[in-house]
Amino acid sequence: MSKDGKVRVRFAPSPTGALHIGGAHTALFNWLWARRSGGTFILRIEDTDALRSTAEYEDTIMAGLKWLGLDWDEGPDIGGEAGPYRQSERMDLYRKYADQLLESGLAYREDDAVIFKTPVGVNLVLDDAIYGEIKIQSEKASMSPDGSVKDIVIIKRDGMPTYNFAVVVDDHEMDINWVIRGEDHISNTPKQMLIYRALEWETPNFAHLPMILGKDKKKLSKRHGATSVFEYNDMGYLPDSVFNFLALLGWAPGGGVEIFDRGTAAKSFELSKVIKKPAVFDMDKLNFVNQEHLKIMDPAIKKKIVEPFWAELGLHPEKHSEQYLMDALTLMGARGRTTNELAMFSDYFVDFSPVKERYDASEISPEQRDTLKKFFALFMSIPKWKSQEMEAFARNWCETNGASLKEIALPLRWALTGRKVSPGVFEVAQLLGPDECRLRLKHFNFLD
RNA sequence: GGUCCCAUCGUCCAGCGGUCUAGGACACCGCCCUUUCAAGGCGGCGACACGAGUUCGAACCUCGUUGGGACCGCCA
Repeated sequence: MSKDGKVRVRFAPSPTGALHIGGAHTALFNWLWARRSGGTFILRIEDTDALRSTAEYEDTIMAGLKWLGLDWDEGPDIGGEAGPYRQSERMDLYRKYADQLLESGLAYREDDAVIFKTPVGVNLVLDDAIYGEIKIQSEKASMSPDGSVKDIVIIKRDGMPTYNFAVVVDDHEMDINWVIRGEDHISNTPKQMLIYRALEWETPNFAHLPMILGKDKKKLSKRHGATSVFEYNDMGYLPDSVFNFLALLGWAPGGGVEIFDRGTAAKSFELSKVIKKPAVFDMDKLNFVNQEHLKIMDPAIKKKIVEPFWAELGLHPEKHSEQYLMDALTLMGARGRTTNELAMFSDYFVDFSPVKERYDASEISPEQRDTLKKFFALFMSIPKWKSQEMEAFARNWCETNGASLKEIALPLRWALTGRKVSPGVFEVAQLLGPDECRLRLKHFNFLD
């Protein structure tokens, strides 16, 4: 524990790519663990791979975390007492401790590198908060493929520390007391424990998270499609949903609750309740979670989020009032599982053009058209332009003319929306307003 | 090949020795509602990998088998 006993965790990505799903998952659980207890969440950039690290990637990662709503308390952009927060800016620290290891004879030089001698015969016990006790012999902590013991490089020939050395130094120096990371790091942990031991430092608590797998049950990677969190934004997923969905991978708040916000998750989060089994990333479930969040989202916020998707479709939401667009989305209800779909399915509220493109006159026979013309002529002169009035009028008319509601509701929907599917057609008509309805019906020759 | 890890419906989670003829959610399939489609309601399909133990009793404990995964870089 840190001096004041509070949780100090960190998310330590290397800026060699965008924030991907696996990283986001790890960051999320670190964040939850910090937030549930008023702890500190630190962002540390592990840029010791000078060739592949870029400032752009560092920015994308930070943007990705912000998008997900994972805010950090200390980091390269905001500083903090334990800074600097980029490993490339902490070189003196690594050198200092490498020298210490050199002096104590636990490490040696080879070329320009510093190599830690892997001890033999030490029993290591990793007490993982999720995986339980994992025992391993020190000589097995670092091996070559042929099974021989391998010493551990801690400073590379280019003077940069290796990952296994830098993490240990930084986690110790930054007073990190919980190391929460992916399960793929379990095999690295013994190596790191050896370094803690050599430097006579106390090890932090460890918690390894189950991997996230693709449908083929292999570690999630580029070939599984979307990897960057921003791709999910582009596909129409809300940050709230991605957060919610990711939190559900390996953990559940209990009580059958599946839809929740960040605060609720943080309140009930428990590392000990995280399961060990790797989880398959299931798009169907993400879609469901997204739809649920869309349902409970404030209309004003929803409108703001959907607007760019309408624009993307070549529509012009800016010509409508905020209220109109909000009403349209409210009317849409749970139709559409992504903001992308929602924008698409509601395009006729924004512009008439997509309706014209979709409309096919052959859907309606000449005889039908004659009947419909008679109906619409009366329909348009309804005194009160209210959906209930329209429906009552339509039902009444159908009854006296021996027609079914379908016979007029379907063509009306077709002419107004260019779709076979929409919210209640009279509500759509009400919102579009009499002028717009007249215009559309006229255009398709349902009115003279 | 070596080291380590994992193992409940197709998928995500419940279960932590008896209340399990194993529960919920997603997906899928029916039915209802209905001007369409969602939503909603009701119902269905569907799993403790296998084998030995331990125990009065095992999805839960132990061992083995099988299957899957991760890691074995002067990448992180």
